[in-house]
Amino acid sequence: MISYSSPLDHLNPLQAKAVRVLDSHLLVEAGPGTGKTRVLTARASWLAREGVLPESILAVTFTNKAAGEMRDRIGLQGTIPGLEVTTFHSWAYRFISSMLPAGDTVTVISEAEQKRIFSEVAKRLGLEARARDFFDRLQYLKQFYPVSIEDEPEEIRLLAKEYSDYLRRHGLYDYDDLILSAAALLAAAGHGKDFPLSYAHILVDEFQDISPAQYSMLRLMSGSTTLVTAIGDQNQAIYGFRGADPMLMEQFRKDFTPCTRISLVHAYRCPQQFLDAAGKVLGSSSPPKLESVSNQAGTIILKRFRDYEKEAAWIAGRIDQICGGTSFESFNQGTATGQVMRSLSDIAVLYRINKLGDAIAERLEKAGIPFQISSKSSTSYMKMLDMLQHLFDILDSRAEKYHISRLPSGLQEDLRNAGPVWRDRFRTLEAATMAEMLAQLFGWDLDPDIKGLTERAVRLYRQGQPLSLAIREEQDHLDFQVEAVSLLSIHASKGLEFPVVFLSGCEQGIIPWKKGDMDEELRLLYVALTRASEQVFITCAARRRLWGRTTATGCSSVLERLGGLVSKEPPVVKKKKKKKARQKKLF
DNA sequence: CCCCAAATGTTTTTT
DNA sequence: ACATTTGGGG
Repeated sequence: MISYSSPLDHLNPLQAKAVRVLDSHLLVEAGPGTGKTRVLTARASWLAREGVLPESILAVTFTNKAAGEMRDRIGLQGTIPGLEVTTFHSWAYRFISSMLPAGDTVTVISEAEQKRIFSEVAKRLGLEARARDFFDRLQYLKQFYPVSIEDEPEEIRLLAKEYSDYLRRHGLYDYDDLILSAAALLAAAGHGKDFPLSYAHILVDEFQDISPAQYSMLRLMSGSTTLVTAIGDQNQAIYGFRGADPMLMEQFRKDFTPCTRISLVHAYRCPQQFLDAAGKVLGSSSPPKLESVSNQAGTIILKRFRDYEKEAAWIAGRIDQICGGTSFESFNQGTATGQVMRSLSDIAVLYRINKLGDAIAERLEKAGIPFQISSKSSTSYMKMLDMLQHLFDILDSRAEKYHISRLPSGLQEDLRNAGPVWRDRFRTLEAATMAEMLAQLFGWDLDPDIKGLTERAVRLYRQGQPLSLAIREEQDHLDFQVEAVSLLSIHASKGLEFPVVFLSGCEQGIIPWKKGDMDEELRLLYVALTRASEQVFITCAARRRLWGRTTATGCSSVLERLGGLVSKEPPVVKKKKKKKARQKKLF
């Protein structure tokens, strides 16, 4: 007899309880390292195992990366055909496409195009002077469904209408439109017997990141028999600046009744020390009641430096030491403190703003320590994607008028002459061959990166995936298999775990960021401290050169909240003083 | 209206 | 440091 593993295997009682709630909506509060994704994937598998039709289960995330990871993890529990894992935006895209009259298409525009069209419209209306402000305002208003612009100034109302008319005329949708239009279509369809959806279960990950418009869409997606599972952690809500509202996690319990609430309290990643420190940062308003089940005894070490270069140098030295590097210092100190040798991939250096990563990267480079740094996608890549999307849409006869106008004029001519031939080739050619032709057409150097990007774009488009929703530059995702230290922003570190974390630039005005929302900034520090499973180093510099200006603000005052949980000095075992001093002179 | 110098801000990130 | 925006003068 073959014995199958159960989705409930290896779950603690609270996790297992959360997996098995079947008679109500479900809100799972899952702090750092409590097994959030594990519960979500186990629940999806368990529901399918219990006889819920996989086609009627929908798992929703906010990013393609998260969706991909969840798909993989559900796959590990045994493939469940028909179970859909998607993002809010991709779901909306497909739903709108399915609801439109035959012949109408949905073309998703990139942010760059969105801005370009907006300023074009603003110019036409003679409002270009304040176009930037108006754009931001409209972007904000579109985080809510339904969008209410009645109380806005005349200019905004006019601009909003003209912009939206322009898009509709050409069959274009910006990212917010996808959510708003899907919600509008759902609302119009109502929940009558012709209602197009019937999900038995909708599971939403990272619920603290949901925007009001997405929340409205979720409510409209839920029929009378749909049960919704929301998993998240309000203390890790760090995306308020892009429309996320963590209060919607509270709201969920009121709107989705009856609702079972389960808090996962066993934290597997962090030593209690780290959880206590992170909790103290948040203040008394919402003390997370987490209990560490890690057998590590964590230490938090705070180091102050005269300037940011000393800070970077110390971090580089310490990494070298932790990894058993070959410098004198690592022989003297590393072995003396009896530290476990760590691999470079066990280490992350975090900072509040990407700019701070430069100095660290420079120093690591100098020290010959391999590292990878998370960088934002280059505009040239994004422009290439836009070009490809335009061309594909033209060859596919979607919103041609608009897309042709966006191509270089020489190309427009070529297309008019050789359109049918191109159309034919586009449908039949191998992706690799297609990539070569496209590169030649646009005059790109066909280096491996561009070749890969183009091929992937061709394949994705043929699968019916809009490039603006499906593709991102590969480079912006770090590869944690590779033997290198990871340098990333605190935001980029959310959801990740490292044995050793350096939190750098912990200075007044930087952490918490002076212009940020204080509560969110504190949650950011909470996120940073809870990335580590064994060792945290917090560093700050008395003087820092930033954007050509030198500031001397000193250590962040929130660190005082950590009190006795922090060791001011590392427990250095001092011996062979003379020898060490002499060796230092060599550098 | 256009051009150049001066002033002004600089997070965080996904779709 | 550096890109972007503003404002004044031609």
